[in-house]
Amino acid sequence: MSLRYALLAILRVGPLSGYDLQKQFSQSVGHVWHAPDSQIYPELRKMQNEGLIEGEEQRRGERGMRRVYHVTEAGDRAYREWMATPLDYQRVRDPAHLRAAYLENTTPEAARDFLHGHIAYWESELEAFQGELDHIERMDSAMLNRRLEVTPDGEREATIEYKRFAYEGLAERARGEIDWARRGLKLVDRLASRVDAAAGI
Amino acid sequence: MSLRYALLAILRVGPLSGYDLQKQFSQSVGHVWHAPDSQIYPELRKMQNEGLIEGEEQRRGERGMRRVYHVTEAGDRAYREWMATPLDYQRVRDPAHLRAAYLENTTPEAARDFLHGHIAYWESELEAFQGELDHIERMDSAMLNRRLEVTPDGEREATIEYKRFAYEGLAERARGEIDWARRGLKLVDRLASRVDAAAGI
DNA sequence: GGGGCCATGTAAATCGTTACATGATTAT
DNA sequence: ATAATCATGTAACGATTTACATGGCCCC
Repeated sequence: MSLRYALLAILRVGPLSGYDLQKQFSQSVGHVWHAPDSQIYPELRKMQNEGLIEGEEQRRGERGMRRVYHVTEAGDRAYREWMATPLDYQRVRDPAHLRAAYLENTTPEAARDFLHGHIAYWESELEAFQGELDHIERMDSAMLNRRLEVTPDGEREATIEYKRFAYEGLAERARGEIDWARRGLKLVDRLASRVDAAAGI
Repeated sequence: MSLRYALLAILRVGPLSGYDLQKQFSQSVGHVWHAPDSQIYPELRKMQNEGLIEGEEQRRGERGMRRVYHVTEAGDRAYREWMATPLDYQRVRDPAHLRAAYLENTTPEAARDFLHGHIAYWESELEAFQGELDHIERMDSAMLNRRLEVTPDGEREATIEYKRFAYEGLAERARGEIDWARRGLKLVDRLASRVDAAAGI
């Protein structure tokens, strides 16, 4: 149940509407924690009911409305408490390694398709992480700058460094997955050629 | 929804009761896909209703009962089809990297606790993966031997190699997480000492 | 006036977790 | 006899996904 803490982390920087929050999610934070709008809006309502955030209704044109949320003191406290609490690691559910462990049950072609898919997936993830790292490097991330504006001087470096730290970890993991899948492709080739040789092809 | 395919992968090797399946889960497959008994029993029932497996009731003593399931042809086909289908990567939900990206929002002590926890978690995972790799190396895994018994000679090598491949991938990832968290600890130290220096301590 | 974006949800279904519940068999 | 372990679930709740649904604003 980290969704609300992800939302609080972003809202603590400054008030946002559900819509804007959702955009931030699909961008930076979304690389780490995906949440669709249909989950964000109700969660914001729940958080408001629990007093963690407060929404302010704003007119937009004639009839348009938007609710801009800001974190209350209780919300800030809840966030800090969560930050100081051990993470609960949820149970593993790793379809890729599950399938990898049983690749002998399918054809070499299907095995290769799977591994190519794994590489493609993690390459696209890596690109996203790398993009975030570039933003951090060049200091042109909208979100980061929004955060730095409200950050006291002494904490700016920490803000930047931890973000870099997080995304570097993600990038390394992506590279690891890609390397692993590449080795898998070689393994498929090796095993397939052996079977061919045994069959006298 | 890979649970049923994980169950099928194990059942394809040979018939098992829900209880035995559940044990296999907590052992080998459980490192990759966790499932509690309260999820396994109902899922088996559902799979039986859909004709993927069949359960045979066996007496056990006077009144005891157990249902031993085996895969039907339809189940085997469903499994093979799944193996030849692209994996659907579920959306990221990574509380550790989420927290890491916002570590400046807490104290150095809490940040260190978090990172130590991360190291401890992945070290214990690594140990489990390493243990599985040892079993594979020494060929003394109950499960692996059960599989090898029903595996034609030509596929034995593949069975072993893919299992090794999967667990090596997991072990590398665990090592990556540990390294990353260790670097995080150094970063916390560096940033904390800088703040101390600025405060003239 | 139309297309793209702003803005906010509801509903249904599935999946997963946690807690509860029960009883039989077997080895010591 | 009693503890371990075999054996099988139900119930309630919460999290997540997917699909559906609606309408206004703003710029061209």
